[in-house]
Amino acid sequence: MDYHFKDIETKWQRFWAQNNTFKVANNSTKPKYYVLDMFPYPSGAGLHVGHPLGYIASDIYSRYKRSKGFNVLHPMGYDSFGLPAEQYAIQTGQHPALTTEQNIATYRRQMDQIGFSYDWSREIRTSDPSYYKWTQWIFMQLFNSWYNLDTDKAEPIDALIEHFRQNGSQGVRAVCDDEAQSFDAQQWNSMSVQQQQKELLKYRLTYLKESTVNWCAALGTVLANDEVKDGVSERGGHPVEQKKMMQWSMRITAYASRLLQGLNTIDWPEPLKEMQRNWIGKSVGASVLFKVENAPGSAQAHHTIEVFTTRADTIYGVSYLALAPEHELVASLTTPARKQEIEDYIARTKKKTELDRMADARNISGVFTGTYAINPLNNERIPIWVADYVLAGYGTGAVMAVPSGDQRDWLFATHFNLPVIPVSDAQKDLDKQADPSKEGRYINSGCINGLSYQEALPVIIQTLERLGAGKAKVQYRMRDAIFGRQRYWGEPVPVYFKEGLPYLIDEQDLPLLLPEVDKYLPTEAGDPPLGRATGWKYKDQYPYELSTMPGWAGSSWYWYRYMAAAEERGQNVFAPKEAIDYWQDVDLYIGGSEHATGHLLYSRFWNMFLKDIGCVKQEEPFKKLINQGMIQGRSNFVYRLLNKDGSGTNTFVSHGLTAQYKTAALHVDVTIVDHDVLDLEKFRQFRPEFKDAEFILEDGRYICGVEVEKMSKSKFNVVNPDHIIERYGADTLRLYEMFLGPLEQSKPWNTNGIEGVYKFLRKFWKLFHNELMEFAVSDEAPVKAELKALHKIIQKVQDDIERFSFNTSVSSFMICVNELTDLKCNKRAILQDLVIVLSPYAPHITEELWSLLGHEPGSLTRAAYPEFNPAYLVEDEFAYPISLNGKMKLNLNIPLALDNAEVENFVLANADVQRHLDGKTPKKLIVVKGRIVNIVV
RNA sequence: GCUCGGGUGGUGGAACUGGUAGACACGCAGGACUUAAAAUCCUGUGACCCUUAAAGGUCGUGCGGGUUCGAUUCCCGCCCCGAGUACCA
Repeated sequence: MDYHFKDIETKWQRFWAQNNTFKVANNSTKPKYYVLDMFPYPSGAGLHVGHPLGYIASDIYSRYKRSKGFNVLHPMGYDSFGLPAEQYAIQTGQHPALTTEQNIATYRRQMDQIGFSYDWSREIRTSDPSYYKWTQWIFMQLFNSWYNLDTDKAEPIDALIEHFRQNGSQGVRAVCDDEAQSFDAQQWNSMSVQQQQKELLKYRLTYLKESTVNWCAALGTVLANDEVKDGVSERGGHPVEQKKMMQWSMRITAYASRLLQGLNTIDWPEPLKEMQRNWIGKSVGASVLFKVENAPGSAQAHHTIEVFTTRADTIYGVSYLALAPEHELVASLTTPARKQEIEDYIARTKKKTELDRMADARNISGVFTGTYAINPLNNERIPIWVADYVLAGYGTGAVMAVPSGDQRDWLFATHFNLPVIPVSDAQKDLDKQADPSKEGRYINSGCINGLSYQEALPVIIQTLERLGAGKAKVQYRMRDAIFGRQRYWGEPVPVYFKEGLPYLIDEQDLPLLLPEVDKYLPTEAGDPPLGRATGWKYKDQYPYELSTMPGWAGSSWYWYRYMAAAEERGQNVFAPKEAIDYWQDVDLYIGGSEHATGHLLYSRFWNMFLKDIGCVKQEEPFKKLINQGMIQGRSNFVYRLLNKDGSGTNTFVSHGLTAQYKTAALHVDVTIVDHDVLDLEKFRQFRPEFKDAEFILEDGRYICGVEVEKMSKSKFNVVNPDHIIERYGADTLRLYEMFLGPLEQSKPWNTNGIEGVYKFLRKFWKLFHNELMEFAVSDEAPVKAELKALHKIIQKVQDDIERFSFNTSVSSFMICVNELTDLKCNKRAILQDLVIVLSPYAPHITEELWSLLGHEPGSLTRAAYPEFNPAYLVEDEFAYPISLNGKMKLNLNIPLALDNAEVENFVLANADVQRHLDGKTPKKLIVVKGRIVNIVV
């Protein structure tokens, strides 16, 4: 029979589903291996050819690991809460659960026809109550925990309460809000329950607090820092403004140092780790307190301004302090005479969006408050300014400005005529720019004059500590993550309010189900959509929290839910302890790098927390991670001829002729273009306005322009895998996506080479069939050349898969099949092993051939990877490249048994070599056995 | 600006520890089969020079240097493209 991929593929996909071929057990004598894909958000557009790239790679890896004797967990699910379904619901009134359900069905159908070996019995959906019950449960554990710096882990809040009851806040070293009070046991015990709860919120790992948030009016919700790009929302590109709001936050900063440390222990791409390091943004420096000189006429007394600096050694060079306009002390520090000016300035900066502020980076602005601070080391009076180059969100929102050492301070000082004080004899060109050099010896620097940087820093820190004016400090750029969204389609927060304070609902009342609402819009009062739910109260009296959880909540622990087998899902844990003990962590995680600072950071955070409270075993959830590159779209363009006035005509100019005309480029659907040649008939039908389109052709054809862009509907460059599978089959799609290039590299999609891959599969099929296309393999013993071809591929594929170089395997398969075709090999002994080696890449055709070879259907999944035998690759001769001064001249067959001296003689005795030498005497011969001979003349 | 990737034929890419640059595939050209087309098969295909041919030569992995018997691979300097990040004190 000929190679009918359609029959073969549907047959085996059905077989795998009916026989639960890929169902995996939680106990096994085999070693475990966990291969995870980043699960998709099921969008309405379905999968495009970019999505499966990583899934195919992980599937190949999973199938390969099974053949190597591992018990492989390879699951899939859906990150099914999210904005698009809700936006669609707002427009159409259709419940997001319904849209989500339909989209999932499409995704599932598309994934099934690619032949993935997922254990679908373990599927999860984050929007399913049986799943989000546990997302809510984890939230509750976070609420009930605080971070103890002495033990460096999260601990139960009850233990903290007990400590407060007995010793007050004395001796507690916790990660908490700055405004946490200090109190003794008696004070604590005499507080009202409300006061106590209020105080405890400052310690809980998830807490409600008035915070400055990124408010996106267009989306009607707050956004996390990683959801804001360039001052606009990542989704939709809407403007984002800073706003103070009561918000749920996650105290991820408690884990900053562990999150940073852990990066050194995991095998992730270096750029990705670097992104996380930058995001965490650790700076080692000092906090310094500057006393404020009592402003004349000001009733306020003894203010202190705390600054953070990484260069405490330059403190003698401070010529002013600068506060962020948002700094809380600004108002009280301003003298009456300056009040108006300062207020105007603050009003002006508030109006600027973050984007403007960035664009404005070069515009130096600031206002003097009229007040002075005292430098703790030399008691100099230094003016206090307000300047928008100081960010409220970093450090203390105040800086000590050292114009001689910091370029921003230098620019500011020069602009406002403030002094530039040199602090080191190594500083140069201070009239032109700042010099942050740490070389040289200190000058103008009191107690550290004459010292080097290394000597001076400890002296400064000690002096500051002795004076009570500062201490060494580590500062992180990362801030706590805002956890609430004012949206409908997300997990409800399991919290109710009593007298204005948040309390957890009872664990037995989980899951707290998402209520029905009449519309998916905010209420008239401006409350989130959940405010529309009628009678939605805890125990019918306490109002629930109206925000829902952000998109990353459900994805921050999902890999553990897969560990629970379908039968275990009803148990009262998110995954049975035995299952977690067995699977431990994810061995290989494949996904896009766009999740670098979102999902991948939050997941590590929740994982560390879950470990602290004893739910899971490992500090890090994902041992090895690979970023697959993005598959970009290849857009095609037509060029509309323009009139003199710039208006469009209905005539289109072929790409090569556009230089001669005035034209405008238009995206054209790539499905009506073949090898950049436009199908004119289909174009006329593409849109009614093109019905009478006319063309200016080159060589009788219309050639389209080309550009590589992100694959998206609006650019008409989306290629759906369904079409490829329809035309070539899933095995070809799988091989071709791998053949395209290295997995990590981004590349534009084009189908130019797909024919070659398809031809390869047909050639492979033909090895097993005679001229009449009847299945025919021989039981003859294989010859050396055949064994060599086989063992080359056994070794190659094994090496390739283990270093995730899938593209090179495909080429090697082609070489192998070409060789076997030339050898006219149809021997069972060879082909059978080749079937196993190819099966992770092309599972359908190999299953078919495996059963044609007489094996039990479906048993290919359990077949062991063939043992590589290097003996078959040993040659007794090698065609040495002979080079002259490093330039290859000819090949000589030389027995490998010869030693280097014998090889030299052999080479020099050769007539061709002598001809190339042309009478010259070789100075030296370099012989690298089995590699090369180089003659130096 | 900083950090991290990456620059190899007409195209996608290969070359694993410094050892035959361009494997494999696409495309293209020529040929076979065919009434014809598709499919299939065969041959050629980095550029340039020389030659009737056989053979041979020169250049060639972004650019300029260096180390080495030998460099796509290592080192120094520069250019270009992509990604991330950006007043982080």
